[in-house]
Amino acid sequence: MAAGPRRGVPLTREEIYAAAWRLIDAGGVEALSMRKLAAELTVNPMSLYHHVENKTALLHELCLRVGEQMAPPPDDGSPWQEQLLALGRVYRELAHAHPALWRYVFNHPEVMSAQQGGLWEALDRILLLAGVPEHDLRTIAEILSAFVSGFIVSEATGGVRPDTFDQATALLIGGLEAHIRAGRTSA
Amino acid sequence: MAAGPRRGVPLTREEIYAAAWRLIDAGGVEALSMRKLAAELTVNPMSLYHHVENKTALLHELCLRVGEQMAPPPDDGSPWQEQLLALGRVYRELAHAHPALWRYVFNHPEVMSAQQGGLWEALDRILLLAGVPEHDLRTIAEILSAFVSGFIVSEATGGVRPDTFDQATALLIGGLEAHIRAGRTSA
DNA sequence: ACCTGAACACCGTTCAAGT
DNA sequence: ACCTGAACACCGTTCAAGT
Repeated sequence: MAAGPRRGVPLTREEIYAAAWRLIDAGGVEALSMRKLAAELTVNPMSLYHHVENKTALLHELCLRVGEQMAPPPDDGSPWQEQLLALGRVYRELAHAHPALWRYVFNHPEVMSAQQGGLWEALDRILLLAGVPEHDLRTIAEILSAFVSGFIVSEATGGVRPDTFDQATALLIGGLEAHIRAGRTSA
Repeated sequence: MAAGPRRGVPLTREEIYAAAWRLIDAGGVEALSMRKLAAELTVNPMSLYHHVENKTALLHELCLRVGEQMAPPPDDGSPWQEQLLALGRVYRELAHAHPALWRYVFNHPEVMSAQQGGLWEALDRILLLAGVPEHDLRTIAEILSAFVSGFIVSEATGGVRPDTFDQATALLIGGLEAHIRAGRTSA
């Protein structure tokens, strides 16, 4: 009875992640339990612990994998405003593809920073291109990131009407332009 | 033994809310359990259900009570930019006083809209004063609200450096000014 | 009216035992 | 090496019984 209901087929990490994914996309992070996950795989709950440290490690790993799908667009020579909008859209599309997991990431910043490494470089590049002075580059980048990720979570939870993302981005770009102009005249 | 460990003193809703509050402020929403709450009140867990429908109703009510503490500043005749900043600060201070509960609210928009009724009127008033055309008043208000509440949650979870709130607000104000200017010239 | 204990259907996780 | 069952310490909630 050792092979049990799974007839000797060895359980793999990939299978586990895929099943966890399914559960989360269907019912949110709160629908994921180790026991349901095991049932989904027709396996004893305890077998999971041979492939995964624990539930939070599993969630963490899942978030990292989503993050890896993020491909920030390269510099195509277009104006910074367009590139910023394009970057925002990449971010947003991935979030909308996995809203439940994204909400989890937003509420667990230690995961967020590990997950979204690639975005920061792209954001910095675009802000420098826009003429943001280096001394507030980091602050501006953090502010924009907080605004945009907060907006996207709001979209996912229904706190904001659909199809307002471009307008929201336009507002930020307008603010950035004013900020840069002000920095230039005072220098 | 009916009076049990609480010696006949009748349990009140107020006591329950206060204790729940304490647990949440100490350890986050995830630290609140009906059983720990009962222990805190030296009462049988089941006694709580005589005063509260269930756990989510309790949380909901708690959120509404925090929201009621929000007093949007009245129109003092100062420029809209200052009034918008003042409004943001009121919102932010309350959120920082109860960060755990706020995170919960942000992730449960049905609670959010019930809780933050007073803010919307103030926001609408300020945006009209600023000259935002009525046809995008609602959209702009939603966008600003999503940005600001997202930023505040980011502050609470450590995703953004402290003392950047005024800078963040300035960015939004700059964007709004540009938006209004654009609307005026196109009209 | 208010409180209680026992019970049910869940959790995550540990540990000793099985193949 | 991989899997398992029994067990522990938790959850929220229902329900019949107590005062």
